[in-house]
Amino acid sequence: MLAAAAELFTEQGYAATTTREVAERAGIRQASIYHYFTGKEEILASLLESTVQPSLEAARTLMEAPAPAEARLWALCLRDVRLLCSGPHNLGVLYLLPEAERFAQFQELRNALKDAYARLLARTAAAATLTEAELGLRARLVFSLVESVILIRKDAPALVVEPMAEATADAALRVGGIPDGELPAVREVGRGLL
Amino acid sequence: MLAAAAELFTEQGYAATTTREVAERAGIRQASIYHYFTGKEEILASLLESTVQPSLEAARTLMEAPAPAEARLWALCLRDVRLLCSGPHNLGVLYLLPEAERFAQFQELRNALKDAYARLLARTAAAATLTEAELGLRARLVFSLVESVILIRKDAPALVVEPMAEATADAALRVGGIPDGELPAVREVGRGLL
DNA sequence: ATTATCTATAGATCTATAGATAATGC
DNA sequence: ATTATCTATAGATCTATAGATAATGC
Repeated sequence: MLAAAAELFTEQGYAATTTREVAERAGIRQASIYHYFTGKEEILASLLESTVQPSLEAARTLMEAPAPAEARLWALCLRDVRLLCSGPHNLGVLYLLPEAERFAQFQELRNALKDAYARLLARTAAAATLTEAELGLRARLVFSLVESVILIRKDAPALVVEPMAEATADAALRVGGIPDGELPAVREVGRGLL
Repeated sequence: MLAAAAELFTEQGYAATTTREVAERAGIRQASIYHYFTGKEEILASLLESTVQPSLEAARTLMEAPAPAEARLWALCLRDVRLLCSGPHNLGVLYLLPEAERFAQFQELRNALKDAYARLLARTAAAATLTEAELGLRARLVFSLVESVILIRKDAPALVVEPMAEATADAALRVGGIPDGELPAVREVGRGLL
């Protein structure tokens, strides 16, 4: 049922998908959905939360890892892109649905993830030279660069994940202001954290 | 009518917005919409195309400008972010609607814009050291970083545009592999192109 | 007994069209 | 004459509930 909804919501959107379509794809009757969910909204809530949860867990683990912030940030980006690009459907597009805004529980999880990015970035050596406002902007740019792989996957569903993930993690650090020369060392340590 | 639709489509999405709501906000009756548009789809098509058009025009102008590719790319990013962040509604979110995929005319315009980014990036000095595949990935990352300001504006609607635009253009060049030391000069020339 | 599933349907919309009326411009 | 706008509505859905029946597990 969740898999059916995932496919339809990511491809047609939430409002454009009927409970009948979800049921049909799941091989049951429309009304049977209401035995498991209180309504259509609960299905989306469940999908949103279960999609962001693994990213947040990775973030929490890496926040406590004994390693330089640069390497932890790189590892977090890599893990996140892998999660966004794995699985049969482009589940990340659920984040982009206009309806997602209404789901407070999901937004809280996503904000916690965003916060992890901001904190890791603030602890890099490059951050020391920036003002508070510049740092905030950089954090937003890093976070949204990672999320933007959702758009890339939408445009090019067949891209190979691993090179994509590494290129994105590298790009995120560049946006964060980590000098190019340090990247190989950061990657080396970052890989060890996953 | 278009302004009313813009507001509602960006905030609630396309499928979740009724023609009645659009009409009501525009101060007319639901059926009167059909005097100007063949249907709801045509309203979205019109909004999508008129939103991407100015970006594409800027790209075409800059493709012919007599200046280094780095500066032209920077200027294009800046112009694009300004367009995405100006205006009363976050019109860029229309690009993210699941329905947008169906609008072939819009997709063509957006692909032409994406192509301009790829070509400018390919002409930078930094591109010479990359393989074809790496370059393709970088181009996707640069383009989607710029588009991801749509997500940033969604999260933080009150951010001041100009610092945001400059920070994003800088970030785009960093992702593109332009060395940090060259940025001030690139910016200087880039500003002259706008 | 409890859980899962089905059929049937109430009640609420939603889009687009038909046809009438009012306003505008030559 | 033509353009703009309105009222009324056909026809098609859509969500969620009611109530019945079948399957499962103690």
